[in-house]
Amino acid sequence: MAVTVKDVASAAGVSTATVSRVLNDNPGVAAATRTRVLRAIQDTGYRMNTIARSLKTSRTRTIGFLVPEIVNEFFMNIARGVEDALRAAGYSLIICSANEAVSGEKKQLELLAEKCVDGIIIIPSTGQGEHYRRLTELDIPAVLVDRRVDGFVADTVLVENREGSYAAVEYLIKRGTTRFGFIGGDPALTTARERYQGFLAALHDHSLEADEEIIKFGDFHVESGYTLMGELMESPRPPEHIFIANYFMHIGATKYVIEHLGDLPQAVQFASFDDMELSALLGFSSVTVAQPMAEMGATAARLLLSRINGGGPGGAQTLRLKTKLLTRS
Amino acid sequence: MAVTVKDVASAAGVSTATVSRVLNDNPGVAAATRTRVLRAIQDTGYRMNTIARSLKTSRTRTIGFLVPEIVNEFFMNIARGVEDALRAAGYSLIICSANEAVSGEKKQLELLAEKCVDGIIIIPSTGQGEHYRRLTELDIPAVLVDRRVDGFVADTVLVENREGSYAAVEYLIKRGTTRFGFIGGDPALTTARERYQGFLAALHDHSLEADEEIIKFGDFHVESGYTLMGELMESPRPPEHIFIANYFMHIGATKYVIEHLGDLPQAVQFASFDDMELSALLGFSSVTVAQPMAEMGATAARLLLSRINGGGPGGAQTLRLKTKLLTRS
DNA sequence: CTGTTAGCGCTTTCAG
DNA sequence: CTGAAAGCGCTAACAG
Repeated sequence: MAVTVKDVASAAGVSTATVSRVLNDNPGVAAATRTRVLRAIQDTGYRMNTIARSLKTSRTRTIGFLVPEIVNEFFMNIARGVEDALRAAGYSLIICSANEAVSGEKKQLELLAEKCVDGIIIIPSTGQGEHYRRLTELDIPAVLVDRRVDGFVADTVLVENREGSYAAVEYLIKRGTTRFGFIGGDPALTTARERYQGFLAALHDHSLEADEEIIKFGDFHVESGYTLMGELMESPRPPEHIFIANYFMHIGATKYVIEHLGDLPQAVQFASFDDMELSALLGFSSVTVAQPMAEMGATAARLLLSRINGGGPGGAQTLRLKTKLLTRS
Repeated sequence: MAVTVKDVASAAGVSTATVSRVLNDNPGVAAATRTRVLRAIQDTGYRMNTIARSLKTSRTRTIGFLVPEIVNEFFMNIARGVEDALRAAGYSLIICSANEAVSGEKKQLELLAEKCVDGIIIIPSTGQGEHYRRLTELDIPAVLVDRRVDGFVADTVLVENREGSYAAVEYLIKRGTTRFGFIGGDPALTTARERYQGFLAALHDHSLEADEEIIKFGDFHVESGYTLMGELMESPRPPEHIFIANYFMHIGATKYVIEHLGDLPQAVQFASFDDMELSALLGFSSVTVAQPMAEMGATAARLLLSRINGGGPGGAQTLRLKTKLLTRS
């Protein structure tokens, strides 16, 4: 078997209590004893059994991260921020995919609870959050990222979706665009709604009409972007400028354009939310709204950790991070 | 505190041992007793403390997955396969990023060992694997995916890299191409080497010369693809057809072309390894070699689980999955 | 078929 | 400043 505190203790000629104290940087251990124990730890090649510690302390130093989908550049950029911040604090991450369904979320949450994670960070899969209340029951702190949900309040990290799309649309308006198509996500998601609101507000503030004929909603996926772009292009009066509410729909729309280049009624130009590595490669793109993805993750991690360690204000707090407008020259 | 087996036991009027037996689907429990216990579990709202169980059984039903980088579509597609397969078997996944460095791998491996994971799946960050031997010391089963390393043998899941690039190059040769540029990854990685070998073999088998002037090696990243493409285009006699050894370099090369469209010496066409969602959107692409990413992950997971459960052959085994040639019409 | 009991490896009072 | 001892919640012999 592996070497335990007991072995270290006898090797150092002290009690297990003392070893434990050294292990936990507990003050009140004579310097001489401490070095002796440290040596014994070296010599025996001791490695902490965190399971045993967790059983005793009921803290696992592990955080669960529930995402709608693993294969998703946006979510994984956030994950990276979470991981970096957590690791810096000595925590590890269990990443779980909910497969974009409440049922999946429930299952994974139950699993994470069984694993006794100290806290959970969630990118909600849907707009529904009633089932997250189970976490409150189980007394597991949670932080939401990217989206807000109905039926559950918790610390939340969002970006300025409204302001972001407003800025992008306004940018184009100032350069002369007067008519915009819109390809949006599922309005059940707060992000989709907020980005739509920003779009509308920009039009309104510049005395432009929103033309419902060319305002479409889908679901934030590539296929949906493709389909809606098709609908737009086949509408009675296809728009030339189109605001697209996220990266994946942007890809889908671009795909449509590329595949129909020949028989497109006219040239198109996109403004879109999200700026990824590849955004710059997508043709027909003029402005993108970059989200601080890693920072979102890191912020969520910090929020959660402070919650776990008893810090943080009484009520739930929401942090809104700024987006950044990127224009292609 | 939470409800424990003890509570369930007294609620059902049995001993904790019996509760444990029911919990573990142990045979040899009277049907009546079993239902009584089950009811008690329901009534009390009991939830297993897996930490305690793990301490006792020294199995955590958790697997570590060490990847070079989290924000990487290829790796995450593999991760998805791993996660699905593991979940189906009742295991969870801790995903760790090594930040593409041996030092990072060491750190994370140590961490995973402390977490007492039952096994580890690794996508090696480099060609070096000496440090993986620590896992053998710690008696933690490991499976490598995608790449092989020096200094460590273990069950490994790879794809037919050689055959894959061979097929792509041959396809173009048959359509008349006689001169190929090559943009490859770091030859320290087995994947990079094998893909290069396949490239060479295809040329050789069709009596074509490899022109070293237009054969470049980099590191599988976007920037590298960009740089090497630049070198190729500025070489004395730029190639018209270029084989690119992975997705990210493909992106980089495409980026270069798009940015230099005006002053490019001639038209170019790419053949490349990997087929992602976006590959179809990258212009100048003619053939791609698709890897069965999810299947790679699932296979690795299965291999590991059978190893954990004492199955599998004596020696380490290597599985090679097939790639698929996709042509754009 | 069921209960008793002894730990798994660690932390943490409570004495000394 | 250090040690003895009591568990954390669970499982697995071993009896009965």
